[in-house]
Amino acid sequence: MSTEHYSIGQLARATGTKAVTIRYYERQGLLPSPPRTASGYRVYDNDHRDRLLFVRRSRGLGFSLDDIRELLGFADEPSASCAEVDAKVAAQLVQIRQRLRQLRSLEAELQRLIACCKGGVIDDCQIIEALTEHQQASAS
Amino acid sequence: MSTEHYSIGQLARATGTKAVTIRYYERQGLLPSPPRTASGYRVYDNDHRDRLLFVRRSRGLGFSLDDIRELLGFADEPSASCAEVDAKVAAQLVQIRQRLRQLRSLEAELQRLIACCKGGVIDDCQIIEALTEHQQASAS
DNA sequence: GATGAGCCTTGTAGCGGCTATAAGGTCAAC
DNA sequence: GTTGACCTTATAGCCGCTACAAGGCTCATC
Repeated sequence: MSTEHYSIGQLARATGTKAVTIRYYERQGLLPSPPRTASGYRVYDNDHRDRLLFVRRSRGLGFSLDDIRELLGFADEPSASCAEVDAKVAAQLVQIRQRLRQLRSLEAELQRLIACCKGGVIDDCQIIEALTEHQQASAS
Repeated sequence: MSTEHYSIGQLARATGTKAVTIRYYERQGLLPSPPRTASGYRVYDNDHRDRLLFVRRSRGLGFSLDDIRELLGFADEPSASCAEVDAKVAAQLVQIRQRLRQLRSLEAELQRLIACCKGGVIDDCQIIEALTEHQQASAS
């Protein structure tokens, strides 16, 4: 059943993570310090690999390293309620949706800008115009 | 018509930008170094304010400071073609749309995770399961 | 003219999540 | 015994700010 031991480079290839990143996660306390060979090389096993994959999948879902530290903490307590995990994922979803709203309005704005540019010279450019245009202020 | 001179704090208030950020933009070459009073205070005028607003609006559209430096360069050449401006905005729109796609699939994934969690204990938690689950590998 | 509040100045360091670079040690194959 | 691919550590850089420290200026009030 699969290679049981990995060097950092092998683990990197097995998980699609760069070796520097793996070391970085270790320094950040997301991965345990693995045992070393006599010459100081890190030696990983399948548990390390699984934990790293957990981290990578969570990153892929947009969680911060802090979030992931928490999620790992939850995962390590199999008899605790999963309400907190649920809440964390829900909070992340809220964040993502907020970001989506921002980006959608940004998309609309950019689209509007492009639509109003008919080619020509900067001096007549509606885009530059729109960026330059001075309104704001009023109330104080 | 309007105050012609601003201290950095006044400019900050007039544009919704923090004073530190204004100085930062100056160091980054986005804003010209303004004249100073005898005692070394920066003194801004409406041109400075307009340029700063240009920067802020562009930031609001998601442009990087590098992008903005370019846009400012274009804006300063009124007789040049606006094709490059157009291209820059279009490229930005492409970026935003790519990011939107990413976030949308991320949203779907999180939603799926939440939907499959029925409450209970970590050990049965489908979310932790999904994050932990080891599949990947196969092809090389 | 002394005090204090609130502005201004500079410089430096920190955030997150890596990534890059340097300078060296190890290991297997030839 | 030498090449080249790996591993080690430490340090600095990326972006776009933000925070902090330590000091100078200005103005109102006493």
